[in-house]
Amino acid sequence: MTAANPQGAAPRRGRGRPSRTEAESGPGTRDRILAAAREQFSERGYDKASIRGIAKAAGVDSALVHHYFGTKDDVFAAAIEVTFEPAQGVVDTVADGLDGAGERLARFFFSVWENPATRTPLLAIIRSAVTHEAAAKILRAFVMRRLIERVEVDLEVPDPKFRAELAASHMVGIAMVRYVVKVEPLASADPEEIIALVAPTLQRYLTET
Amino acid sequence: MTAANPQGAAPRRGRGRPSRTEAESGPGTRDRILAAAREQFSERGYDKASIRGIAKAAGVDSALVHHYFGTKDDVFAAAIEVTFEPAQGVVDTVADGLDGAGERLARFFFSVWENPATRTPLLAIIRSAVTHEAAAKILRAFVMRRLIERVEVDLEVPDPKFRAELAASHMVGIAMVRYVVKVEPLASADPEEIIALVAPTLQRYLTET
DNA sequence: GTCTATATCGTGATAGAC
DNA sequence: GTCTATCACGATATAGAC
Repeated sequence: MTAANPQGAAPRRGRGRPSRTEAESGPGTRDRILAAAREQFSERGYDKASIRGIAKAAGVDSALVHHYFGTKDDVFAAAIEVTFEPAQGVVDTVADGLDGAGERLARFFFSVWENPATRTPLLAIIRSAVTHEAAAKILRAFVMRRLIERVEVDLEVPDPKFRAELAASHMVGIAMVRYVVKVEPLASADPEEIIALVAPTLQRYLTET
Repeated sequence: MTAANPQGAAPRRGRGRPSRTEAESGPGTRDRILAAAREQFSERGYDKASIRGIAKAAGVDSALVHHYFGTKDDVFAAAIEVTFEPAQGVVDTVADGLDGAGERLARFFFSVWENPATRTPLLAIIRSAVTHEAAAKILRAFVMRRLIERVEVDLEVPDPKFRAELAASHMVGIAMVRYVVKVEPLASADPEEIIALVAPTLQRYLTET
């Protein structure tokens, strides 16, 4: 059922001869696998996501997944790799001055989480971190280095690390309730309404003594 | 290390004739299994925790776990059952008046999470909810009925449900960061220090317009 | 580059001996 | 009441055919 006959072959998924049109065997399949892995990990978490499931979603054989990426841990690492770029936005949040930093931080949070391309790997991390130590380490590093350390140096409060982490914990909570577990009414609320209420909280953590 | 037989017999685990000394076969083992299940689910989450692992931790055979509780889902339900009691504290939080409700809520949160007996089943729920739909449903019900609905009726703000859930989301986030993923410095901070900063936030969500 | 076949293991669950 | 034995399944991972 997989392959590839020059005649009127079955109208299935990625058929044989993947020369240049449909699947473009080389980097094309690699990216399809990667995208499938990201989606599987984000929806099911590390443990429940399987190599076979990823392979099926990508329309390839499971052995091919191993061939490209190695072990399951390697696949996971590759799937969430992109995530470590966009945290630059946090820097600007505070570097632009403490006035309105709470609102800028809240807006940055939603710009990341409302965009499927950046939300998917974050979901994969948060869904995996609660049980998979490797993912937990990544989440810790994310909260610490990408949020806390970028912010703390510019804060003019006692114990800035602690303040920054409280702000981060609130955002983690919103991510859990809105995007992971999906509790209403927050899950369907307009981001602007949330920003209006959360921004002052973040602002207070970052600046108010 | 478990045992207790009159002779010097083999130093294994629960051997035959479990009459009355060591394990007290009947309700004794049942409770040991339940305690082991709670611990396994709380540490590993639903998917990673196994019936065999629970049985081994309880010092019994895996078939016995099924014999007492049925399917894995049934075991999970039994393990977290206790959790649905202590939410009465939330009622008092707000029923005692809106003055200081934020601080009372924060203190109630830590009284539950700092106590291992109440923390363990909550960890089991939160660790399982991100991937296991049955647990997610329980968490949703917990946030909704035990927190939001108890509080909203007494709030004097527009959209009280939304306010209550924002407060709840912050507490979920603190639970994640402090107890589940364990990010420093929050994971080791003195609860009083956290209360001092978080209580005003909760108060603002519950009352301030 | 892609898939077939398989080795090896752990899982949930059940039947039934004692 | 407790454990032995087993079924049926799905997992990761590898070797190797084509």
